[in-house]
Amino acid sequence: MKNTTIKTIAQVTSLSLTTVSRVLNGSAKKYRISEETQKLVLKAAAKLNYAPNRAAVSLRLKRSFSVGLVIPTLSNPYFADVASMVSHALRAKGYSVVLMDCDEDENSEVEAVRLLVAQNIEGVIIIPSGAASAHIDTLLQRKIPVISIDRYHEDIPVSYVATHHYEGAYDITKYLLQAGHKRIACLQGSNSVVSNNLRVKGYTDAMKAAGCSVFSVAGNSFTSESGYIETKLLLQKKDRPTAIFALSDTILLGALKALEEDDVRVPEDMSVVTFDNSSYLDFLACPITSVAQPVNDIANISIKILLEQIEAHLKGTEVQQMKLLINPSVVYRKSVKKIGKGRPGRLV
Amino acid sequence: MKNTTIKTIAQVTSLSLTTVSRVLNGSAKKYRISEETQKLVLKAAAKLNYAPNRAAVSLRLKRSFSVGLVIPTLSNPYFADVASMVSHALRAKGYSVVLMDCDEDENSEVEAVRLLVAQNIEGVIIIPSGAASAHIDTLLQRKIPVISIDRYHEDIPVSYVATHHYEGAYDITKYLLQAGHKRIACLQGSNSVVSNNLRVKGYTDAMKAAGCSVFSVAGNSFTSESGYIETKLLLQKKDRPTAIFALSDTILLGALKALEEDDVRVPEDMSVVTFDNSSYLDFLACPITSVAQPVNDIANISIKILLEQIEAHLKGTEVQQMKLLINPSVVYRKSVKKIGKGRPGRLV
DNA sequence: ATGAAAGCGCTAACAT
DNA sequence: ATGTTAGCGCTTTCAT
Repeated sequence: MKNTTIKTIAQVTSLSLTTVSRVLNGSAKKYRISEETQKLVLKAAAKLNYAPNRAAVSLRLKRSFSVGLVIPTLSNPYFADVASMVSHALRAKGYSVVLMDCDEDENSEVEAVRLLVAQNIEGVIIIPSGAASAHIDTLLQRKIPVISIDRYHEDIPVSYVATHHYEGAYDITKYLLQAGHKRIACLQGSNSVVSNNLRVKGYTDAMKAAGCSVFSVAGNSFTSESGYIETKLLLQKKDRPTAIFALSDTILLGALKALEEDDVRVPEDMSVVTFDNSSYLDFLACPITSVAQPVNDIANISIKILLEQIEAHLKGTEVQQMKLLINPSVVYRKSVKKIGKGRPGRLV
Repeated sequence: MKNTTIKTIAQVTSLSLTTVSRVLNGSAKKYRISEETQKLVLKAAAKLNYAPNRAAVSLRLKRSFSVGLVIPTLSNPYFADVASMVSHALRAKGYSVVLMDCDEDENSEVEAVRLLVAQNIEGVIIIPSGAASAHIDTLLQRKIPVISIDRYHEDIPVSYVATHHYEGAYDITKYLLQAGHKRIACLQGSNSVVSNNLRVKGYTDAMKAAGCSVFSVAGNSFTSESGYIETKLLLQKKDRPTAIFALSDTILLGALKALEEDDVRVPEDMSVVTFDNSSYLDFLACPITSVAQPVNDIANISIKILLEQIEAHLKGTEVQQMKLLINPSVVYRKSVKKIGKGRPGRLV
């Protein structure tokens, strides 16, 4: 049982390839093909279980109807959430999603982009794993629409939709400061990533604005291991911090483990806040106050822009760079203790 | 700047399409193409940033080099982990992964399979969202290799690799029983899914084997909401359970929230165990004992089998149905209190 | 060791 | 209202 093609149907119906093609891809009306003929073709197609050959259509139309989704790793629930939303929205619009999990590795990401290009992908949604931007610039030069999510590059004209990392970090640091903390440690992720650096800047600026010297910025990756090690180190200092700001929930988990091992209680002995707002924060020994990223908005806006750009690209219109920063909110829980004489309470 | 094709390279190098094609797809040796010529072509290709057109190759070879990955939802970290591993392994073997997130919806899953078929997908890895199997049978009839992960169908000859759900549930229930618990409640997920039902059976069989009547099996979906509601209900009973077995970590989270709200302490007032072993279990108020699914093994074995089946399919060999159940292990933490006169301690 | 030519399945001018 | 034809980019006999 060979695969059914329009040729098969043409033979069966004694019509030309053109006519068959036209009714099968919905342009029957445009070419005023008779109802009769249409029915004939449709019936034959149904009977023979016809499905158009995507490769052929793709080759001919120079369209692939698929977009690439490049992600550092799905093991990170935040990225997984983005991926989930993006994949839904895209599917609803008739696009296939080609997934590239890069394991937080830049080389893997470069390779992923190469593969996507070879697949004539029509657009790319990417959460960069590092600072490298040349491969993304390649896409831009090929006029392939790209939306960078969460992390982005300022050195190339790529559109992006991201959390306003700076603000989120600034706000939550300010909250800590107003609760009376002065020695606030910052546990960072990879410093080759903009989102991390903006968060760090939000933290340091807030500290400075409050007249506090920056206590410490430690760590080097968005992992529990990094959070664990740096917290262990922090606890060794004679001048311990009174609060810790973990720049991601993964880092937080490692920090909590270190605190627990050394019998440091949250929030009694150490206040802790984080960035991401994973659903499990509510259920931790002490529910942790966190900056919540607007995942839904980010995903939806990204898709909207990407589709518009793809549309524009097809029409030959010049696509415009979009730069959107979405304000995050702080979800207050129980992990911050008011100390000293600082003005306590929630910030609004 | 047009796209580079082998034609471009042929012109630049003054060689024929054939020769260029041969060196570019690695069959240079087979045709004894001179080192010199090879270098010439390779250099030109590199300079022009050549990437083969997948659609063309695909059309010509009647292969798509892509496989479908059908997942209930990436929001579930367990599924996301599987997706991550699967996508890596597949990429390493030269396959693209087309992602279909079904939002735990059967109709969406059926549609996803239809779309994959139209794409001439070479194989499918699926974690079913429900009990429907007709669409999967369609794939089988088209001789498209399919591996079902985690959840599977016994009514069609589909290959599967899954956790030995029954054993895991049986073992952890037995552990609870041996710790002296008799009134053990089971919080289930969706009962239209084999994995759930096998876990329930493991629980009930263990209860019966210990001479205990089955206390209760409640709930209807793998969500925190379901866990929350059912636990609330459980706490209303005059005959409260002394232990709760949540059939997934999502359910667990909801249960813990309900317990906390009613000031029921774990493990003092209520022992709790779960299924999945997400990494955050270690960091909860009380670290929760859990059945750990062998994600790594499952993902790797699945890919291995899928690739073998694709290989076989290409050769025209008949593919064989594989049914693999991988034994899970129990990770003991601190959420179970020994009560009564039951023999305490860890089971081995 | 290299090339010419046919064809994979489909669409879109360009006929008629 | 329907048909003819060329060609998308690639691989592969079948030459030489």
